[in-house]
Amino acid sequence: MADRPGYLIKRAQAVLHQAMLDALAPHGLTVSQYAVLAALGQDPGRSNADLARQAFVTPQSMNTVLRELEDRELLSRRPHPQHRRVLQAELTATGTRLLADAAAAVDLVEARMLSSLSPQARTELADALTACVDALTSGATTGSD
Amino acid sequence: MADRPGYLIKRAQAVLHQAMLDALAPHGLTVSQYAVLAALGQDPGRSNADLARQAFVTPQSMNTVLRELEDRELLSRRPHPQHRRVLQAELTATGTRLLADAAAAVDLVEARMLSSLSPQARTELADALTACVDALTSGATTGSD
DNA sequence: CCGATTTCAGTTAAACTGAGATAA
DNA sequence: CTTATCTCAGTTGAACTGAAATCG
Repeated sequence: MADRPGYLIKRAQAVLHQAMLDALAPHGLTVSQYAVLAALGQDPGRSNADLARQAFVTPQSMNTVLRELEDRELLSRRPHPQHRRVLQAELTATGTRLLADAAAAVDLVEARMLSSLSPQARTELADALTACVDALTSGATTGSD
Repeated sequence: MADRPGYLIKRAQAVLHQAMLDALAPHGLTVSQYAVLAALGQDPGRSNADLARQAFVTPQSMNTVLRELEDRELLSRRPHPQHRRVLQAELTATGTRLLADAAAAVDLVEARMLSSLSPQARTELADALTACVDALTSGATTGSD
């Protein structure tokens, strides 16, 4: 039972999440908050609805994270020039600095997780996980609908 | 970013969890409830504290799941003959039957998830995930302590 | 009026900590 | 007295649905 793929995926995710919590806690960030900062670091100007779609959560959930980060002045939001209802977010100087520190900590966790895998094994792991996701999302309906 | 192993593990777990929720819902079970029934099916007579340790949760959390399943008469508990404080759980006839049906549904989900992977790739996926878990749990301290 | 975005409010599932009673 | 187990109670983090206001 402890070697079934479903169990292993769940366990790996739980252990990784805890390791990231530990790594991010000194920087005052949760995993969700880090993910948002990282997304904005790569791609500034995204809106709440935009980020929510990317993270597969509701706009309400994402908004909670954004508001907290905005209150802490790690990011700022201003209306889109054409669509004033859309609020575009971007990192502040403080947010950019914090993201750099946090990303270094997260990279260490990831490196440790993969430390015993060869480059080829890492590629195969990523490919296999991608195939699993694709297989479960393609035929989204389980057959009952 | 979408090809980083951490992201892929999180995404695979989320998609798998949702697929299992969908598969188990017709049987009136959540993923946690199914996991407990499966553990008892394989190894009857385990106690609450025992099951909690196996699942890496607190006894209080596990007890909530057990109580619900006991109320629905899918399992029964009686005091251990020597240690009467310990309540040993085992499946009822109804619970055994429901577990068989639910397990079949879960097996289908797992088969679908792995459908595009060769037997060798499945073994390598399991080995790689095990290595990731081991690497993150061995040196539990990240280095700051 | 419609569609997308943002946000307020309440809810839920699943974990947690704290505290207390019981048994070996 | 100590330790492990079970359980009541309250809390938390992170998601959810529902509903409303705004903008194009």
